[in-house]
Amino acid sequence: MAKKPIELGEAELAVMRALWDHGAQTVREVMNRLHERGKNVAYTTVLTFLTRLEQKGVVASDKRDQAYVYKARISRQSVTISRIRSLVDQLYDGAAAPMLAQLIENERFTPDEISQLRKLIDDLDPKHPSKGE
Amino acid sequence: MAKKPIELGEAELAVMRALWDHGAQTVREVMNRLHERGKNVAYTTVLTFLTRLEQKGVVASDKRDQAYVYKARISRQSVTISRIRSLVDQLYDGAAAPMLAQLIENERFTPDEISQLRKLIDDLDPKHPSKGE
DNA sequence: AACTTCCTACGACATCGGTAGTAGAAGGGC
DNA sequence: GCCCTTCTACTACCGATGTCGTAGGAAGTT
Repeated sequence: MAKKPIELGEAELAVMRALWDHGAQTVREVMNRLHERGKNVAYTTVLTFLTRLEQKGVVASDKRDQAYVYKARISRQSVTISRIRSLVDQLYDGAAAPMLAQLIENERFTPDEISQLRKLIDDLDPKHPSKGE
Repeated sequence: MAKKPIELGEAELAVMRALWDHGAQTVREVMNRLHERGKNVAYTTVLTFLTRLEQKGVVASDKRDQAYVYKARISRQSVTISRIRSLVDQLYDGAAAPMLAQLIENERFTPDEISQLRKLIDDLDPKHPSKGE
């Protein structure tokens, strides 16, 4: 069977972000990160999230001193990939290229991003090795 | 105020797809599309979705003969963009490039798709005009 | 020991999304 | 007129998510 796609809500994702951005933390620390970002959630709310996330298997906890320290067990990348994947499947029948084309045409990119993008594309194409330089 | 991002669930999106792929349809037709795709939902379920989608303002209905005909009021593109944007905002603080890198590295593209993508990029970049033509 | 502070466990509650049953209107057939 | 089919309107229900409050333990302060 395929690995069940782990569903993460928006607020749960914000918690994951705190862990990705600042490493393993206690409930209180995560709460502070969220507050810094303008999410004024209650301590117990954060605790609930972390608990649920642990049940989902995406974070792990470790008792240290008085409090548990939580750390992410999945990467930001894996979440990105799975989100994109499901979007592509749902809206473009799995064909990523048309979707990417949409993005390229509609997003505003800085010149810098554009060259990065080109490099990425070039790396896919053996005929255009963007090596050297 | 900013336009509130319209939230569409997975099943709602499947309904939108039916409308995008096959144009304006009645409840029954949409249901048939979904069945064709393996989603065996009840007629009333589809009706509920369409009703809710209309309340959300993303579809419009039009009484024709006996039944209402529903049509999409937002494009597949706009949904794509808004989804990706929220993903980018949530996971990469709005920086699209790193996310695109993820996307590009993990999807498979045909040579043909690759050149099309390159062309799109070249069109964005004044320094690399995708030559005359 | 009493007080204060912080931590976790549990329970609660609202909203939303997915799913569907029932009821009642509307039209076609005989 | 009566029946069958089809449509829409309502209502309901469950699980997931977002958000907390309360209770009770552990630990540091005096």
